[in-house]
Amino acid sequence: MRDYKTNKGTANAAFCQSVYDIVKEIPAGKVTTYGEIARLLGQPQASRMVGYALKHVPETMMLPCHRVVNAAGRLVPGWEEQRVLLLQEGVSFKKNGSVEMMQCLWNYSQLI
DNA sequence: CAGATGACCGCAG
DNA sequence: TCTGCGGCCATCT
Repeated sequence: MRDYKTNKGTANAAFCQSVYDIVKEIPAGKVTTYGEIARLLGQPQASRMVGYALKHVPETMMLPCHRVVNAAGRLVPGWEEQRVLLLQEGVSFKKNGSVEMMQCLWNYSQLI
């Protein structure tokens, strides 16, 4: 009972803010994984929280959350539009519906 | 408080 | 790359 809300109210604001900041910097035609983002934040165990944060993110932020996929290259279940958005940006897809991570996976090495 | 859920990850086959 | 199993953690019921 309201004991699960002992924190500020929602998940660490700093964590969510960092996630938004990273996702916002992802270039078109590239994709990244939840674990990679969590790892960049120094919390590889919070991979699930990244997905949770993106699901609760307000659309007013207009974040390219469709460029974030899981480690298997699988897209968001129930969000068929994501595949179309990535396809329009030039992201390659497998015949089974997975993303060509080996080719489109983005990381800071390319940004530098 | 306990149990179940989920836009996940890593490992093994 | 795919499937199955266990583990992590905030949120929901």
